[in-house]
Amino acid sequence: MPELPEVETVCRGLAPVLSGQIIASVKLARPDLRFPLPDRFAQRLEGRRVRSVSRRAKYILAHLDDDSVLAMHLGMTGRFTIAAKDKAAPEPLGEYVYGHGADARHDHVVFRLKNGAVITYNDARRFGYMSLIASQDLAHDPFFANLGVEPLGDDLTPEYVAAKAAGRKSDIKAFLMDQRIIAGLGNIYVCEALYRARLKPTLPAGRLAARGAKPSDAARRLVPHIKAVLTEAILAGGSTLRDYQHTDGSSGSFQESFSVYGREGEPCLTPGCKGTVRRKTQGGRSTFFCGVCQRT
DNA sequence: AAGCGAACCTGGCTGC
DNA sequence: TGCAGCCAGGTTCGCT
Repeated sequence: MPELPEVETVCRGLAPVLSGQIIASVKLARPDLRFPLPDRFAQRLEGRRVRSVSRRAKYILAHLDDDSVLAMHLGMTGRFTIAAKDKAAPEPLGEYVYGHGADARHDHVVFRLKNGAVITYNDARRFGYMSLIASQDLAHDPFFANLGVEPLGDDLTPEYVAAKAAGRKSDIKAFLMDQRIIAGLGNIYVCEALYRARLKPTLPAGRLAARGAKPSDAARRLVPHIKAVLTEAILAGGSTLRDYQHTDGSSGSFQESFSVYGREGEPCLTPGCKGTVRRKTQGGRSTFFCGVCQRT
């Protein structure tokens, strides 16, 4: 599962393959993923040209020439693989090869492009989903209407965080994972950002706000760390754990840079800190943190 | 309204 | 080897 950096990486893999190309056919292995696919899904896509590919939160958006948007979410185990078996395919497709370890039983949607490229959506747990939305309705679509700010955009500021957090009693970790506040953070990068900011994951979210809902020191410390950890992860091509791979089957490397995630029992990496990384369950998810240097 | 837990679904790993 | 149990990157739903 892909959090923002992984989705961004997949998006960058798909963009050059899809952009400007015409969808020749769409084959569905089943009528639903997490939710039923839209009515006449395949027919509505066939013959459409993809204008561009972008990302919003953890969604990949393919903008089509009939002013509709194909929105795709990878859930926990969704992945795209790209094949360019057609000899006539343009050069840039050459580096992509189909089928790195994906179990074909979970190939649910296959897009064939007019130029011969084949893009396959594989999702073992089927928590992913796809939707077709008219461009002008995107902002009101249930999937998108309540999304919070992009963490790498200018809207994520200590002031924004403080205003949203003021008075909240829930854990700072749950607050940061709430897509209605910040759209794109997930379990890994919240753990990593809290570690970098030296913030205890169980801190009440309200501590991000000082008097008058102004940013606290914690909020001023946290926001730059959120942006930094996401930016670094994107540069590394995301993190590769279990089910996630790039569209070309290769791996991201940011998991090698995790400071706390998945490091239960190992020494804290903070210079001079004698702590050990601990794991606890918050909201049904594992939180990794150092109980010694993540104090306030 | 906010804040929990459960549910969705499958596979991989651990330990008896 | 077999099998039960636990764990997994996300999101929605329904009940306090």
